[in-house]
Amino acid sequence: MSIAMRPSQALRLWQQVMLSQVRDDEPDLTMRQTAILFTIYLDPPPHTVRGLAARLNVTKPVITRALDTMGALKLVSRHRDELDKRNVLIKRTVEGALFVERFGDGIIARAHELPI
Amino acid sequence: MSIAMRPSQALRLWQQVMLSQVRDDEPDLTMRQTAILFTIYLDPPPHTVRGLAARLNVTKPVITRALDTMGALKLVSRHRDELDKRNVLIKRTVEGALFVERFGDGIIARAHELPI
DNA sequence: GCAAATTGTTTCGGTTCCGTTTCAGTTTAA
DNA sequence: TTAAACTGAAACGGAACCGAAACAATTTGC
Repeated sequence: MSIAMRPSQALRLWQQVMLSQVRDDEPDLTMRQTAILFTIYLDPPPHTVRGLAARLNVTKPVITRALDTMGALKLVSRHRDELDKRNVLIKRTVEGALFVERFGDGIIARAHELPI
Repeated sequence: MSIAMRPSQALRLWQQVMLSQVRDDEPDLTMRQTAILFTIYLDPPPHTVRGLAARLNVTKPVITRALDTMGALKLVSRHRDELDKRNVLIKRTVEGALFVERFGDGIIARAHELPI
């Protein structure tokens, strides 16, 4: 079942979620970092630098740097692939799962607050 | 009527919209820029630097710089308030209205593509 | 009239991100 | 075995952003 929503509602929802993210004193992720994080947590593993770069249509260093940043925030972790040691497998973390879960709850909460 | 949506659907929708934004070769706006742009286009005018800074809980230079960037992209415009010449009034543009409208349509399109 | 307050901008030093290029380590294939 | 291909990371210069402070222009209040 698809979600029933008009453009004006969609935009208002987007604004409210953006505002709540910005107002938080937590450092906001960039658009790219968010796309990477959500892909790691929503798409089935395994996730590699190369695979994420292809999925987002960006260069590999973009992924590497985003993983550096989000790794420091403990939102993701990296592990060398033992079967093909050229690969790095990106894994989910407890902190990252909580972050994503809270984000989803935030969307729902803003959706409920929307006017008619 | 509020929007019927489960957290997993909300997250998947967010991911898809983020991915489509990132994959576009157009320069992505930052989270703050997006929040400012949407506030200008969704909240009733007049909009001032001070007002936007208060609404987003950020400092005024953040607003000034975001307006510089989005002004160069012709997404917003600035005009000195003739009644109180200390104020700058931020106005909508045709290009900005189209951008926001397309963004809204994009959300709806991704919502329709969502799996069950 | 004139000091104080208000508004938006600029400057400062520092951080982060970008694309491109280069690199080290690993695997593949001749 | 050894050259080629592949993977992720590091190095580089440039651009954008950050918070804090200083700034010019304007209005307010005494």
